[in-house]
Amino acid sequence: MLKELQQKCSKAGLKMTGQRKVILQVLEEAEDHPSVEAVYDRAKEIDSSISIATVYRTLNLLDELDLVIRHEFQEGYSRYEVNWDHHHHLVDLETGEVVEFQNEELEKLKHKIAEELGYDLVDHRLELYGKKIKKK
Amino acid sequence: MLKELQQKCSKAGLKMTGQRKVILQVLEEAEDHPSVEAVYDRAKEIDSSISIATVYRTLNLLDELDLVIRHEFQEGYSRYEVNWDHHHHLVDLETGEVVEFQNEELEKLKHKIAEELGYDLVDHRLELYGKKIKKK
DNA sequence: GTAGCTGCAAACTCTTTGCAACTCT
DNA sequence: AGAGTTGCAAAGAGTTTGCAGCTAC
Repeated sequence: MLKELQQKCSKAGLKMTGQRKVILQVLEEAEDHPSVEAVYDRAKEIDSSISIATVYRTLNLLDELDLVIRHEFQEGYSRYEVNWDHHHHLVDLETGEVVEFQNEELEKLKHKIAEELGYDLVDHRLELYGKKIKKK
Repeated sequence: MLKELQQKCSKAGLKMTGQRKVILQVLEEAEDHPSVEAVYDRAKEIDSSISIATVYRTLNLLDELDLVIRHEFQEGYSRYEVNWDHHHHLVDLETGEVVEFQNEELEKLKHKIAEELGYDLVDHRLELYGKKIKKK
């Protein structure tokens, strides 16, 4: 599915500069939820002339286009991931590892709750923070 | 229930200085989820000599003691509320108003999901973002 | 050709911290 | 008395922005 992000960006009217291609590639290949700094470091390995300002600007654009999701896992900075499919996160408090999950029951419940409060659900955020259960 | 926070702080070994009393009072009386700046402004109305550094330090202490909950509603800064009872938030995207709610079904579901992933749930975060349903 | 994009460095916002003075207990 | 707390100002982290030059379309 490489290049899919590029197509969406072009369609949105963004110019496909060399820097943007690199940043999009980094995001598409990421299997984690990289910080701006991490995206910057990985992008620099491909094109060392990229500046962090461009990374910030690009990520903000992608966020506005909803091509990317910005997370703030209570760390004081943002982390990003491509907005492929809808899921939630469980953060391992001991390792920082982020586990993704989906749950249909939860989706229904969210809408039901919002509706009961008199609202149309536009967006939401659910994060679980836990510790791995130790086997004996 | 005024003064309850003060008692908990004393019990935790914190000195009850004039500044802390003022900040605790502001938090107890708040019916919203004030930012640090907002707490500072309200505190200054009671004692204009309070510095924002003290507000930051006090809120961090209260957060460590779990007497207060720190929120980061994707705004780029923190907002606080006294940790009275457990609930979640629905943020009105049009007005910024924050509606609180509780839902037993949701509590159970959270634990079930974490367990299925092999985790003990330590903490979590759920926020809904919506728009008020217009009546005709 | 030109609107949009970039790198650089400076600026900005939110938050933390070193220090000397002060204050609860 | 003494450990903890404070205000101030400076520093720190993360992020944004003005500008002159560059580039995709």
